[in-house]
Amino acid sequence: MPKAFYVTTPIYYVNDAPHIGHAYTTVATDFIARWHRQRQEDVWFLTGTDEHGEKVLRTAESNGTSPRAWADRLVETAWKPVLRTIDASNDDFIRTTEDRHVERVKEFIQGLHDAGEIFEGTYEGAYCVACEEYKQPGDLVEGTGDQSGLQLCSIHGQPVEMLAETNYFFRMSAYTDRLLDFYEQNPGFVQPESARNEVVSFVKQGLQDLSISRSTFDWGVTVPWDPSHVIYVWIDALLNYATAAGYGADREKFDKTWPADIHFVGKDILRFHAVIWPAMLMAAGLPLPKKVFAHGWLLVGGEKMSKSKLTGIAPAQITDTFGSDAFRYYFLRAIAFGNDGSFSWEDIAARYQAELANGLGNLASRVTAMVGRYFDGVLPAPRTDVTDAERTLATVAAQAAKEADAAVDRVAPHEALAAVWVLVDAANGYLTEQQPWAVAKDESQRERLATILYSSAEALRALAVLLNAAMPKASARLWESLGAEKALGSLAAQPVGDAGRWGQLVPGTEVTKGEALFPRIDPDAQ
RNA sequence: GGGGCGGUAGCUCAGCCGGUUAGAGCAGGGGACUCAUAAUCCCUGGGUCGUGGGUUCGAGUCCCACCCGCCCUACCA
Repeated sequence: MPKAFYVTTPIYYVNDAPHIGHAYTTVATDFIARWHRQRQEDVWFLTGTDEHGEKVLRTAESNGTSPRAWADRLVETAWKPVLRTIDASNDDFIRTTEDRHVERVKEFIQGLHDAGEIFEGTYEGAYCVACEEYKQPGDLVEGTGDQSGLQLCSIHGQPVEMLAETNYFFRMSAYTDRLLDFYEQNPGFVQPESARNEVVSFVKQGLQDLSISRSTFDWGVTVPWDPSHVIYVWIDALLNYATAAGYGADREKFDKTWPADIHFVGKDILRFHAVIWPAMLMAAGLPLPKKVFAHGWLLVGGEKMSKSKLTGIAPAQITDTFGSDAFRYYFLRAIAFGNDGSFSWEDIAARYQAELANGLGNLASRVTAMVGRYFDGVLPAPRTDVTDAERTLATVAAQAAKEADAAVDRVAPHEALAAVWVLVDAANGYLTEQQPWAVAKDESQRERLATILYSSAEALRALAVLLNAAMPKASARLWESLGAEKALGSLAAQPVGDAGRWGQLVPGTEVTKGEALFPRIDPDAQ
C-alpha cells in the first residue's frame, strides 16, 4: 500500500483565540494538501489543539473555570470554526486531551523510560515568584542600590529565587551527533535555509538533557511511573503527530501514514520540531519526518502581529469582507513562503481588486458572457486549423501547470500562484488581441469566433484545476460555469499534471455566466 | 556580549558565482478598445540601490566600519 502524503499544522495552543497568523499556517498547509490531492495522491492532513500546560490551567482559573471546560469552549467556539472560516480540508482534528492521544503518550514515554532514555534528575533555576516560572539568564537583570548583587526578574524587577525541582529528563544530549549527521544527510529536512542554519548552529553547541516532567501543577498527561508528575507540554504536544496517525493503536493506518512528509510550523516553534522532535523519534526508533518547514511572521505596520499591540486580526474580519478564497489567495500569493510578510488592508484590497476581480473574475465573466451572447451558451467546437495565438495560449497553459507543480514541490505557494497567473494574464491578452466581439460581426467568421471562445474557455478550464487548491470555492463555481462536470467529471478528479493538456472541454456543453467570481468591493464596506 | 538576516522606484518586493542605459507587480500619467465586474490591452518610471570608506579596469552585487529594524543565543505551547 502506498504511503499517504502526510502534512500537519502545529496543534494550536488553546490559551487564546485564533488570529490570522494561525490561519496563515493552516492555509499554507491546506494548500499543499489540496494540491497533492489534485495530483490524485492519497493525502492525510492533520491539525488540532494543544490543551495541556500551566498557561491553559492559569487562564482557565482566572476565568473561573476548569482547564477542560476552558479548552472545550475554545475548541468549539473558536478553533474548529476558524477552520470553516478559511475553508480548511483537514482529515482529522486531534485534541491532546483526547484518550486516543493521552494513552498513547503514556505508552510512548513509558517506552523511552524502559529503554533507559529517561532518568530522574534535578532542575535548578532562577524562579520569579511573580511570573511563577523559571527565568533564563538572559531574562535577568543585575540589581542596583540595595539590591546590588541580586538577580532581578526583568519583568517584575523583583529578586529571583534559586529553586531546584526533581524532574525526569530525556537524554537528549546523547543525540547531538546523530542529529547533526541527520541534518547533514538530509539537507532538505529543515527549510528554508535560514531556518536550517539556525538549527544546525544551535545543535552544534551541544544539546543538554531535556526536562520532560513537571510536578508543580497537574494539568497534563500523568507520568505513568510517577503520578506526581505530568509530562512537559511540548513532549505531549509533539506526539500528536504520531498518536493521530495511529501510533500504538492502528497499525495499518500508522504504516500507511507515518512519517509526516511536511510539518508546517511558525519559526517560533522551529526548534521543538527540528531538534527535540527528531531526537524523541530517534530514541523511540521511529522514522523521522521528511521535512519541517518554518514560515515567517505576519507583520502589521512593520511589526510582528500581536494581540498585546492590538494588531491581532481574527480571520473572520477579513473573510467577512473578501471571502475565504481571497483570504487564502492573498496570504499564499503575497508572501514569499518562509519569509516574514507584510499584511495591510490596503494591500489585500488592492490585490483583490487587481488580481481577483479585474484579472481572474473578469476573465471568466467575459468568456462566459460571449459564449452566451454569440453561441447561446453552448460551447462551440474549435476549428482544427488554429493560429499561433491559440498555440501560444496552449503553451502558456502547459507551462503554467508545469511550473506551478514544480513550485509546490519546492513548498513555494507564492511561486505556484505566480506561475498560474501568467495564464490569467495571457488569456486576457489573447481576448483583447483576437477581438471576438469584432469577429462576431462578420457572419463568415463564425468558425474563427468559435475557435477563439473555445480556446478562452480552455484557459478557464485549466485555471479551475490549477486554482482549486488555493481557491476551492471560486474554482468550483468556475467549473460549474463551464459546464465541465458532465463531460469531464468532478473538478477534484482532474489530475493537476494533466491540467495543461489542451482541448479537454467537450463542445456542446452548456456554459453559463453566473454571478461574478469576485465581485467588486465597495471601499466603504471595509 | 556573540551569531544571523534585512535596509533597492510612492507601496510590496526580484536582482545567482561583481560587468553594457538597476527590474517586476500595484499605485500614478497617456493611448487603444468595448466582450466583460468603468473591467481589458499597449505605452510610460530617471530611484544618493541605509551611511562612510576600501578592493577592482568595473560593485546593490566583494571587504571594513557605522546607523536602523528584526531574529537566534535551551525548555516562549
